[in-house]
Amino acid sequence: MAHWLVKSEPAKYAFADLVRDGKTVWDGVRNNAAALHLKAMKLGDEALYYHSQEGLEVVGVAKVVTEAFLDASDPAGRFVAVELAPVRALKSPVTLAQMKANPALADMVMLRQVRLSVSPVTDDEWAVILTMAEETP
DNA sequence: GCCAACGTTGGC
DNA sequence: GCCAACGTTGGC
Repeated sequence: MAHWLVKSEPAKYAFADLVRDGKTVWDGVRNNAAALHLKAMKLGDEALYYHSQEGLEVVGVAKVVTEAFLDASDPAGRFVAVELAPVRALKSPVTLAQMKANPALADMVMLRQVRLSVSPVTDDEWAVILTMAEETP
């Protein structure tokens, strides 16, 4: 099972909104690299849910409930969307600053490619971040 | 609000 | 097919 990280601006669609809705269509991705990752997502894959612009932290875990399909909001029909559902909120959110400060995460794709809205997370990175989320500050 | 990173567009 | 200009994202 693969792991991912998805970014969302909480002012537009926060993790709490996903919890409220039960699931959501993850569309609007207009970047080829991000779209490739969406296409690679499999049913049951889990993703870290990161708040960009505000918060700047991983706040929860979501899972893929529908694999890639054509994004209806893309008139050109070039890009795809998936459906995500909430799994759980993190006990203690993991901030961008914490991730940057952790040498084990130095190669994280989301740290190296700031603008990529959907990125892969290795098993090791996944374990490190979830461990950080269990620590009480 | 600014600016760096980087993807996309369009002229040649 | 190259590359400069432009637009967008996102951290600070």
